[in-house]
Amino acid sequence: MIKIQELDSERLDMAANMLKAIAHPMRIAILKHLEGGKKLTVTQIHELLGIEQSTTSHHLGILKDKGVLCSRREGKNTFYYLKHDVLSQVVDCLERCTCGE
Amino acid sequence: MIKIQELDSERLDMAANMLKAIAHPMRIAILKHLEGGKKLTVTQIHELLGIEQSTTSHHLGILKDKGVLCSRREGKNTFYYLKHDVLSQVVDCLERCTCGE
DNA sequence: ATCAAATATTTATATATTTGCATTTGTAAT
DNA sequence: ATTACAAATGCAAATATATAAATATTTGAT
Repeated sequence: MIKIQELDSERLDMAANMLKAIAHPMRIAILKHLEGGKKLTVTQIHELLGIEQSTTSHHLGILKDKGVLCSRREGKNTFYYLKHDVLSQVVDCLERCTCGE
Repeated sequence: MIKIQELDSERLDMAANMLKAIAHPMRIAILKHLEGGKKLTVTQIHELLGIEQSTTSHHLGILKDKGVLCSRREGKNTFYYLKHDVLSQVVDCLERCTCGE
């Protein structure tokens, strides 16, 4: 039998934070656009999703802060991309689970 | 005729809700206890995790409502178990991603 | 029908999240 | 230095979530 004490609670929090970062329709949509190692700028994402620039930046900030995305500045643009490409599989897996209700 | 965009956003919401349900340290801990098709009662979980009965029931209700868990009543007890066992892999995957920061 | 055990719900409070607007910061070109 | 564009930040209102205490419901046993 496994006891809660044996589950690293710091690890649990980290996983929960990562999941919480992903668990938002707009942010899932962002991840789907970044699948396969694609790199997009804030403006590109804000236009693709049709949401405010500041809102887009905020969402990207959350994803970056929780270790889901990385970013690299190139001139005036900041490109965002997946830190671990496996994470897009998480989303795919979830969508498969939401299929046969 | 249903518009594709509506379907997409409905699907996105469903996936987000499922993830949001999972994205909580206590609820991740619950999932880890249910890995491998195990079935546990509310009381067992509330004792394993050391949280209030009503809080436990509330968390289980969220997980069930969002399609993560199923439940079956047997006498006075209600057993909860994973609806899709793959979901515990999501958690494992995430924890692997939180490893090599 | 009454009682006790197991769950679920209600309620209230505290806390966190989402969003858009306005503003600010960073970068490159003129 | 000024302008222009890209991105990030501060703020505030609306909304959502977490928790626990108290209460209610369901079920089985007597």
